[in-house]
Amino acid sequence: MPGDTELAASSGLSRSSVRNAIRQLREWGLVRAEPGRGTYVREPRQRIRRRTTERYQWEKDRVLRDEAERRRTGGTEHDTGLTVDDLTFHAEYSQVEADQDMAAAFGLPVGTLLLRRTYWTSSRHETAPLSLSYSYLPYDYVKANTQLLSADHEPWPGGTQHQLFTVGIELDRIEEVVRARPPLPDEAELLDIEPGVAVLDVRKTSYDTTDRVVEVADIVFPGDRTELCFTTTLRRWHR
Amino acid sequence: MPGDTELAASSGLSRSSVRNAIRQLREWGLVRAEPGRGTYVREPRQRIRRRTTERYQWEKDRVLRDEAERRRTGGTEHDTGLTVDDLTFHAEYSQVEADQDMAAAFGLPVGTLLLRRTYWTSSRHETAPLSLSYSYLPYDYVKANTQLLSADHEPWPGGTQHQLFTVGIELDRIEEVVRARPPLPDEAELLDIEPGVAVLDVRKTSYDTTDRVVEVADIVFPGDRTELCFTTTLRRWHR
DNA sequence: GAGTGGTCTAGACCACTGT
DNA sequence: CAGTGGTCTAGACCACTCC
Repeated sequence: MPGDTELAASSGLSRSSVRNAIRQLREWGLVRAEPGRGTYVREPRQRIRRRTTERYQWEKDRVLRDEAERRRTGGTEHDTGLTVDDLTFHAEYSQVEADQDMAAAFGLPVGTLLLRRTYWTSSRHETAPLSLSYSYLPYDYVKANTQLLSADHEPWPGGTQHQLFTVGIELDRIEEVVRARPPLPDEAELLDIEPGVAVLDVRKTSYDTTDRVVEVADIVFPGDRTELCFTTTLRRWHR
Repeated sequence: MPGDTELAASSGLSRSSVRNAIRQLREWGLVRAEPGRGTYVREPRQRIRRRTTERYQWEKDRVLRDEAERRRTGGTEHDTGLTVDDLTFHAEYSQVEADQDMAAAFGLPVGTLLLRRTYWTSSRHETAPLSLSYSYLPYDYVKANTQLLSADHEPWPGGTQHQLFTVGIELDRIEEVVRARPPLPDEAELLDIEPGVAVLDVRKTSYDTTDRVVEVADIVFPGDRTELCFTTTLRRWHR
């Protein structure tokens, strides 16, 4: 795209006005500005459609399969249709104490020890991650399996549901709360979105079969290239 | 809040810089600017949580109840906990021909006659609607019941699922695709959000028990005060 | 009429990129 | 080095609201 000084000259507007107009294009994710280089029209990016409802059931069914099969594909591949080789995966583990927000989410006291896991998954063709994920598990629930306590075994074949299975936990349901908000500065950088492009922020809460909250995750998606898909199946009236 | 000229003077910054800073506050929905009057800190608004999964099953169950009971509450009340008296309801009906997008969504030819219904629902305490909804039904599917063809009978006790019931349609499932995007200028005005605050845009597709798409709706929510809540219930491993 | 937010101009300096 | 986008200043006019 022509530089803003050039556009200002050719349009007869001031540079500020031109920059203001360009800002609108950026908010729609149509154009990317790279300091020192120029402003570029974005490839009309395919929105990644994340099929949440089916994904979780699929993950659960997969838990009982053997490891070779679990290893073949992960959740993100299931969503995107990409193969394992197309994806870069990054995981980081740490331990934190529950703040007020997390304590309330788990229904546990403030200060409870939590395992905090940070994930990001990227397509090898795009530099920016498809999502950032911050997952929390109460340390006590998972400490019985020491392999769950460090990132050494990531990506874990079968995902979180299988990890929980190894410590005797079966999920009953998953609640997801979807919000839209402007990105924090570091999120904007990690996800490679222009400031002004919103993110989709999903608070995912997993309940086990005893109705206990066993995982809380905050997942952040770039708003300009993500679609979240939910299916509600209704009970029949008569049979 | 102090006016921008006053802030500029007291902070030693230029007015442009101050206005730029204020713009950030607006993107977070923390502050509202009213031309000619001033800039005001927003009441920390309760986010409306829309419990989608439960709502649709609840609506379906309600279809078979008698009219008095159906009349008592609607879907929005179910979500928000507000009573019928707290809500203002607006409906508008028209007929349109399916454009390419709608034709694809229904799997019908371009030009098929559709009933287009525009809804907005507001809380009586806030001027701005909680959501804008554009619902489309193939005219042929509903023409058997002439009461469905005009807005005279809105709000219809029992909602869309009951309307469809009157022409022999039972829903099997509802798919919802959630996106975030900047508001169009008229949406920003209707929803009373600052430009820069994203909207949540839900494309809702309803399938009947013969796997036919019978309703497509686009629902727009203000991103700074809406939460969409979805529950995925998983099948048990053993019983 | 005074003050507000919205819009615009003209010009400046900076850090960064490419060659 | 020249050119880019990012940031900032100082000043202008407008439509609007409120008194």
